[in-house]
Amino acid sequence: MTITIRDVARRAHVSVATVSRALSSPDLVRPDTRSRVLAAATELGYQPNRAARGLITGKTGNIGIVVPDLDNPFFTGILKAVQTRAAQADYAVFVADSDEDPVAEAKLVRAMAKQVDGLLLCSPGVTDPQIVLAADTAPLVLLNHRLAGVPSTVMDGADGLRQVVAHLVALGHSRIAYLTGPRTAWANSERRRGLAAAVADHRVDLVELGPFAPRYEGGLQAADLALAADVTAIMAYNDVMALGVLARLRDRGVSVPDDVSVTGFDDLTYASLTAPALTTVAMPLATAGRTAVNMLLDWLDTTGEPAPHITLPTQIIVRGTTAPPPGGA
Amino acid sequence: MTITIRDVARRAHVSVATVSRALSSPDLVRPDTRSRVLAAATELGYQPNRAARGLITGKTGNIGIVVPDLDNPFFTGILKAVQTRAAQADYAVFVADSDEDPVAEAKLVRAMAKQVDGLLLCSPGVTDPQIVLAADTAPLVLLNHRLAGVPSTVMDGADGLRQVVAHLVALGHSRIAYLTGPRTAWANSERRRGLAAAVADHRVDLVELGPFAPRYEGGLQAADLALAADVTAIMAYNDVMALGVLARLRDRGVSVPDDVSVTGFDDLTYASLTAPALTTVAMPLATAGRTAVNMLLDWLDTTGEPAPHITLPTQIIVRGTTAPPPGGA
DNA sequence: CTGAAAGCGCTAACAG
DNA sequence: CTGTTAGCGCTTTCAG
Repeated sequence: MTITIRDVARRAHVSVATVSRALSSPDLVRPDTRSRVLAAATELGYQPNRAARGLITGKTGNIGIVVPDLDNPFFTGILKAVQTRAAQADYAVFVADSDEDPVAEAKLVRAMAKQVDGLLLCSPGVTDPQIVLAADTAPLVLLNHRLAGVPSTVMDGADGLRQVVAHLVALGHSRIAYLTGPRTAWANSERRRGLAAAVADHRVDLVELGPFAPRYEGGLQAADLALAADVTAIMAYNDVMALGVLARLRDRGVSVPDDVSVTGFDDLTYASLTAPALTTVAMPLATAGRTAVNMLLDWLDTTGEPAPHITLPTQIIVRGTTAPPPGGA
Repeated sequence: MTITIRDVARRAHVSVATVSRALSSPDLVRPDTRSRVLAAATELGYQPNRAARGLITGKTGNIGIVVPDLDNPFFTGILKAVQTRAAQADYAVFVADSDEDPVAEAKLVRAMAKQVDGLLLCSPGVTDPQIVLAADTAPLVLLNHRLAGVPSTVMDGADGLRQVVAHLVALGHSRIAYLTGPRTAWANSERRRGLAAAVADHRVDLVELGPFAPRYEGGLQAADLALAADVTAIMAYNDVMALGVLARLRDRGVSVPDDVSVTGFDDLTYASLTAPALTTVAMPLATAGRTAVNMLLDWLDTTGEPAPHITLPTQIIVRGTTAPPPGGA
């Protein structure tokens, strides 16, 4: 039923070897032979079996990406760019959603490892030893996580948060809450690093709350705690959490930004749709996805080179949820 | 480097055939032989090569899903459930984003077809002839699109829109706009069908506008047209579009729901975060994704049976963007 | 430049 | 119950 290289060979009156060459290394066959083969192939609607090819070349033409939550637009923003770039390079992409579960993650990585040429790991929660283990299984590129020896593409969250603090201080805030994300998340440590630096520079009181789940519900929970901490500004770990904060504040009759300022992180499309619109930090998701794929593809035919690292800049986007504190600046 | 079935065989002092059997049909080997093999396999960290297995069994253990836009939470909601259910059944999933381009879609389907056991098509824009063509390439299940002869899982959009009209009529609206989505989308025709029925039942004036892009920008554009049409209620094709409508109305100083009511479709998480929260129709995304995978898996080892179709119920979610029209009910 | 032949890692008859 | 053997569809030496 399914048509193979032999069918093409027969139709073009050549050997299977010639068909193979005509398709993969066109310059190894005489032009007219090649065109005869190509013609036969299209007439028959021939599609090479990638699995069979992979068996011998050791290349599958697939890459995999594991993300912690496909419901979070942050990760799908990356995924979209990854898919697009991969398709251009004629790679297919496997997705796996670990549901924020490190154990599931490790399992998924192992399962995928055999059927891909390389893996993109976009999992805040994964630990360094796990990564080292995974890197043994398949070529790996880390997204938003940095580790010596493993190539990585990261977005500069530390600087993003530094910009946020500077913005808030400029508005006159002096007591600010930071809603911490998952403690094990590399991105979270990064942001706290930026935060510590910014706080030292500006002499503001920082109240660190959490950790909270980096989701809507986490924000709901965090809002009450932040309010009790008597701050005039709340910096959430990410936009989704900030939306939860906003919703909870609205329910409690607290006005944003008049009573309290709120900031997010990620600049998700939907975050700008709140009223007032959310002040946040734009993350170059598409660039990151594209860059990570490029890096992985390069990494595949590289040996002995040191692992590349790239840091993409982030940018605060000031909108309506930040204003001077109630008492005036 | 990579360890094969032979290594396991050697270590367990059996033939490769026995190893193969111990792994795939455990009851065909004596218990103690089996445990010896299993032990050897785990000691060596053996992972069968799925491609090689697939070459002979004709099964890849992969399924593919094509969606028009990974940035739209509607599709990723489905994708998440698909991924989860597939993983449970020990299938890996390929994603492809067609970017709403029918040509790209066809290409993606063809490219994936060879390396999957079956395909989920979740593409509003694909035409029936294209589907028939695709169904020839690989076992197919349609998501939110119905076509005789091809299994499908759909969500009852017609009934959803009927519920919306009934809700609006009950509030006292008599002149309502519907913002049409892509003309070729099956879901759109379905909704228009429900709409026509509801309109006939309730004797309301229906103004059909569009088609618009089913995105935020489409809503921005549609809002002005709807306002000019002098309606008291606007039903958007989906939530994302409704968010665009809301934003544009806010910018123009039109109050929702006092001046005009707005409804969405899909019940995306982020849609409930507008102020006021969006009245919309809940779609059983997770159920649909899960069901579609189950259907595909069943369909794979089925022959001659008629193609199953399932329709999942939808439910209007009344929130804050709908109210009686300005003049009173 | 082209063909014949030897596998890639695995499973499926077919014998024992 | 287990081993031997023959491929799945393809690429890649190695000879012509």
